Amino acid sequence: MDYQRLAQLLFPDITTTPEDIEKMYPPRNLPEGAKVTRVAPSPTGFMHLGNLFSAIVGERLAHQSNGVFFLRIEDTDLKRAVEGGVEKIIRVFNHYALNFDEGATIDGDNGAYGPYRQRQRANIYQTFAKQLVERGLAYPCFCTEEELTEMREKQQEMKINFGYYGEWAKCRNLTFEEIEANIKAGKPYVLRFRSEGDPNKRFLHRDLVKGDIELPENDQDIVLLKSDGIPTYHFAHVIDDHFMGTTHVVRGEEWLATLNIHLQLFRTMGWKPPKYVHTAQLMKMDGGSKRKLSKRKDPELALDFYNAEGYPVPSVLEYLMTLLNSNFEDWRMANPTAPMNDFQFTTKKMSNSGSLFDVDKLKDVSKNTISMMSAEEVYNEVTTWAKDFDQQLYNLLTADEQKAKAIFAIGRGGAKPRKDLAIWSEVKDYVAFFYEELFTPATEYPQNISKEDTLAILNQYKGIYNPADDGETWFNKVREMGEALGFAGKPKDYKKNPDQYKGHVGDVSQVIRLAITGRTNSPDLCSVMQILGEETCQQRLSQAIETVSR
RNA sequence: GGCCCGUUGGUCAAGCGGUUAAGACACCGCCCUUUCACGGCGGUAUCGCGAGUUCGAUUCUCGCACGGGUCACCA
Repeated sequence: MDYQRLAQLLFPDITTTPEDIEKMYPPRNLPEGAKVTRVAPSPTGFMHLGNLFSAIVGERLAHQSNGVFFLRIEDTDLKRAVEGGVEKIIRVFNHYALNFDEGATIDGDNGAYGPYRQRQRANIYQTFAKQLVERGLAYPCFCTEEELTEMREKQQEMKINFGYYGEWAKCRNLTFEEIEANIKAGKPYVLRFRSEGDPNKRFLHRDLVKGDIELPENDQDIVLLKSDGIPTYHFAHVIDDHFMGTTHVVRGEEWLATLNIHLQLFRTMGWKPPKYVHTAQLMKMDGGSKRKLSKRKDPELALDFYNAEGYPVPSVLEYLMTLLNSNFEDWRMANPTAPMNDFQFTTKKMSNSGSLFDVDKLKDVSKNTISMMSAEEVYNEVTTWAKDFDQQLYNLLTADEQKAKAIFAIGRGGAKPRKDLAIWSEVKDYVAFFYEELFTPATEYPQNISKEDTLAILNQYKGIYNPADDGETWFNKVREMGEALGFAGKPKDYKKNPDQYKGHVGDVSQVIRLAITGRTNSPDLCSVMQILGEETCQQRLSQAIETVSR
């Protein structure tokens, strides 16, 4: 077989040479130890936790080493592409504060190693495909889909390995004349790699997460170029990451199975492969067992979900980091206010088995994260969220900014900040009683206090209430009033001699709380009343008296 | 079915030949407390199974079981 002639037949239009391409992509000029990583999603428009999960790894690796973090769009499969998909990807990564130094942008490219959309690199792939044909390492395959399924079925029956390899590779030994005739007849074909691997031979590979693993050599004649001349993932990955200078490939462990193909391709091309970081899958509990999070069944896989629920960006990032690096939590406890990026991320501390995604834990992390924010920050975050997801809340909060900030300031700061909020969608309920539009007056008052006493508390309190009182003065007044009505001034006294009292000061304040907030629990009542203002408080007290009287 | 990876409490996990087997979440109890939230203290609960190596295995080796992944002109 004259491979030169075959290459010319297959790629008559390819005039560039591998050398031309090499010249276009000089090695990067980076400091020693700088890592180049990338995120390479297909533009399906669906962004999920897994994307974020490994993107964080890539981002940290690159930016911790003064390297480069770039975005490449893997749009080799037209079927997966969705209108606006690229834009969405970029928007989401932006939202999660993962900033690319280089790569695809919404309307183009940024960087010297592009183009960063694989479809635009067709010529590059074909140049090397042609070279492989010339070397006798690639050949056209005219097998139809039907033929391939038939083959697979037969293999299944025979209980041997599936795939296109060895003697099953029918098109492997087509003569030049046969190929030429097929092409002239207009038969579609793919370009396959002629594998010389022997699966009985193993080789050792060192993965940065998985450690040393033994892999069998690949003997599959995998598809390099699809019938439309666009490469498969395998071929594109090898070429792109070589020319783009990727030093560390971060991807899900589902790629481990095809790693032997990629390594084989790198060797064949004579290129140094990157280091690989195969991250463990995120799992979820389903029935009694763990399983990979699924796009179809699990709404919590989509990043949109967290957005809509109002999980703050740093909360999600912090949580994922706790899964990513087991020592992150300890570090966080020792450095509660430090920026997350001060943490030294390392692949050495990455778990090599899939972790269950735990919403409870996420919420706990989020509570802590939010509790460290200032009232100002909370206000800004909440309103930004509400603008998109809760117009009513947005209007309420922004109508009186000072009031909203005062609400968020209750119990904030200090050594033991309140931790009421885990997600922004909880805010509405949390602040409801501060706003007439959302306030629900109580209809039930405590059973353990007589109607007369309840009314007495309410009426008397109405008289002594002074909006200017500070917390201590306020509480002393309530206590004195309660004592006069037969309630213990201290809960302990009541507990010691329950028969001597009608109840204790807590019961008294509970009645007031119910009147003011409509609920049995609330943040510091005095602060609440200060925010509500005299008029509203008096009005609610009157309203309560009416309710109880009925 | 072949191949690859994995297996410490309900969950995330530390551990790397000798430990009372950390810590966090969740759960339970107590304390603090005008409610709630916070905080403090304590508790329940873990090394998948079987061999082997060893004076000694959660740690090393080998089987088994179980879980996961993958075997496309998808990435």
